[in-house]
Amino acid sequence: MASDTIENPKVPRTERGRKTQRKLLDAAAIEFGERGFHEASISSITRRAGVALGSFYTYFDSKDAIFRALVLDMSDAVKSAARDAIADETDPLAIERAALGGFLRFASEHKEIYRIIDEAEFVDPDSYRAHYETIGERIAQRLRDGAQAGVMRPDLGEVEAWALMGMNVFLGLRYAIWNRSGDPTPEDVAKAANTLLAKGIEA
Amino acid sequence: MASDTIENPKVPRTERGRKTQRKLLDAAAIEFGERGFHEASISSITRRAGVALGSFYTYFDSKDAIFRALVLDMSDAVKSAARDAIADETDPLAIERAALGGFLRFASEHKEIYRIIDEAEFVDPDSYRAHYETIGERIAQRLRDGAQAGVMRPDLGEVEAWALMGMNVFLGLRYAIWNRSGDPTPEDVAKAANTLLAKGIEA
Amino acid sequence: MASDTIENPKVPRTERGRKTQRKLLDAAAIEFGERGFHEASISSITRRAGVALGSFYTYFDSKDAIFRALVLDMSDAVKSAARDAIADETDPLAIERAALGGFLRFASEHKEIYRIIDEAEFVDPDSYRAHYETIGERIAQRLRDGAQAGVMRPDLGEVEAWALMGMNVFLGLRYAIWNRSGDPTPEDVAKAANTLLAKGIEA
Amino acid sequence: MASDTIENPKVPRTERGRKTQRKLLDAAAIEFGERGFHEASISSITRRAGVALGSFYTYFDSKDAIFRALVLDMSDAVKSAARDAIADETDPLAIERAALGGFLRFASEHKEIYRIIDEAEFVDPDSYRAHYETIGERIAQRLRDGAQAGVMRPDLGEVEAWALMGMNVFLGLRYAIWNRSGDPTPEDVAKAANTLLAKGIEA
DNA sequence: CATGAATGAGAGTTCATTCAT
DNA sequence: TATGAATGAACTCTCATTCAT
Repeated sequence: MASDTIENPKVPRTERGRKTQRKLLDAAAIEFGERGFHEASISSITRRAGVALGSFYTYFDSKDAIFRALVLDMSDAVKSAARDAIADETDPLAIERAALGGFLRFASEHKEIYRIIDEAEFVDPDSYRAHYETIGERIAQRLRDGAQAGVMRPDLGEVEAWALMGMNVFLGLRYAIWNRSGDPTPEDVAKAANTLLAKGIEA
Repeated sequence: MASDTIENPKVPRTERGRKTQRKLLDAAAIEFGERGFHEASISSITRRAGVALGSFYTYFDSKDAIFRALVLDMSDAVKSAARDAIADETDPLAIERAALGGFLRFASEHKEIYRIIDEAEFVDPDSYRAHYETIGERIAQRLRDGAQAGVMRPDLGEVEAWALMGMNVFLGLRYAIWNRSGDPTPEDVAKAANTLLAKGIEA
Repeated sequence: MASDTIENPKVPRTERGRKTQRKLLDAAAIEFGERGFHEASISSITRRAGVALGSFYTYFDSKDAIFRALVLDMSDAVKSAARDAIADETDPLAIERAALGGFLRFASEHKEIYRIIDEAEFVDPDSYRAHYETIGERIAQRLRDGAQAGVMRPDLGEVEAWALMGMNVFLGLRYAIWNRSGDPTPEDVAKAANTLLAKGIEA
Repeated sequence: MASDTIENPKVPRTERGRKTQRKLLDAAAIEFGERGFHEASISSITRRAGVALGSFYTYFDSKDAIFRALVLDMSDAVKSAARDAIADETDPLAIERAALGGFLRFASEHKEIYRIIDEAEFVDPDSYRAHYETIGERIAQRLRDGAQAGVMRPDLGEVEAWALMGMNVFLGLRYAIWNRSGDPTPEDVAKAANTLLAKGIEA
């Protein structure tokens, strides 16, 4: 995963402990992704991780705590994926296109991310909101940069940023999570979305 | 609510029964909206509805069943709201603008809708998917109509429809559910989004 | 038991419910008496009562709640036993003797009472303290009455009341709970204690 | 604490070990006093003592074992306090007065003693009973000595001894543990109790 | 001797669902 | 049709004790 930032966990004092904690986090990603928060059970997580039930509580205070840790972990991972994808781009529109392409690829490989982030709406509303607000601000900043560079309209703001985020999220849902045979490739999707973004839909 | 379509419920034979069922459905909308599916309890729903616990099973087979009935009910309500909002419009772009405006107003008044629809992702994935696919197709049809009318580009398809749906959903999340003082009005949001949609973001 | 006063229970709405609640309370008296609060288990209480585990929570909010209800129940029972025992007496010293005699007989038949009241010190300190303070005040009042009648010294107060209560409690512990063959009868104990109380121990 | 008598502990071989064991015992006195046996946890005891969890089992076989060791330790301490308090007295009544005064002072400084001794009733009934029977016999012996000296009645026995013990214990509970501002001093309490003991309550 | 991670039995509690009235 | 008591499986969490280092 992209980050070592873990919220409020009990910090292991030995290398062995560190490994066990990581095993639990990875097992939880799978369990929560497959079954959702409420259907998931601690005992199933520890079974997947290959540790005893009680060991869970050596590393996390509660089911909520490991979920929160996981949301942060995934939220960071998404942002990293986008950051990596746009690293080589300089043109503002190309940046948006690369960001979406990177996100689509990332989501294809981590389909559990939608369920986990979405479920945060119920389990940990603060993380959920923080996740989208952070991303929204990041996009808004890129739009301002694009305006600065004279490539984008100067009146773009938060509304446009959230609209763009929504586009990306739903294209991910449709083409990375619910993809069917015959669907356009991620690149094609990103290209079409980029055109829409750049020129709009008017004839 | 907008529709009487209820999936697979036990059909009441008397007028009194019909009223009890409606009371349960309304109580469930509040309960699921406030607490989410798993935190919600049947006994709390019956308490809100003012009927005995056992009576619940006279009208619904299970907790899942009433949730599914509710998702359909809400899904229909959203679509109706959009349909009503665009009834008087003829210009394709004005239609989209009116649809978003209508949706923002509807969501402001039914904030529970996001939680309920979103939770369907976990409780009843089929309804969840069906909800968005239906809306996506409806939007795609409008884009084709716009192209037919010569107002929109002729190459618009499913990708653009999902992008547009994502825009609308996220603008609703940000400006109808998470709205803050100082935020633009629904009309302003709809206008800005419409401009983005029409012309894109290029300078 | 002596009283229907039950603290903060869920009030049954039917006769059947009332009976089940009483069965649980009686079973709890035995279970807590035999095993003590912490070793006692809800499942054992319901097994003794012949009801399902879940039914417990129809009538009590928690293990603590039924324990508190029981302490009140027993506390009332002790006080009733004393009240009944002294009903026919008029002489202040005879009253004290009858009170102790009545208490010893009651404790012999309800040996669980010591364990339950004593354990309240840990589980519900407020009830524990209230139990002894109430009894202490009642004794102090009787001493004042005795002084009024000219039979007892006029300077008796709280100190003497607590001393007398301690005497009674420990004589109950030794001769009602830990009684052995060859021990004096309750009447003999009450008589000896009464002499001590009246005349003291000086030669 | 007053004694080194520890029941069935693992005997440390080194000075360092002896110190660790003492730290655990002192920490346990605080922990059991504050939280009671069942709420107390080994990990909390070791935390208070500043040693690792596993080290506990180097010095005690179980939670029960350290509790038993502690009860003996405290029981000895109570008896020592009484013994010290009466060391200089020769008059039988003055001895009883000094014993109570000493006990009240000791209990004021070791309020945890009541909880620990009382909880022994549940955790280790044998120690509990032995504690009071030993003290009872000691008091009975003193009463016989008083009779021998011609100062007390010749017919005093076990009943009077237990009555006296009960007086002392309850006066300790009321005036050493539950003391309030405005209460009589330990000396005043001891004096009043002594008068009661000597002359009784008759006018 | 000291450490702290690992273990797993066992507890209290919840609540969807059933059923007798 | 309405009621509310009864059921029991399933879950999260605790912690005394063991063990590898």
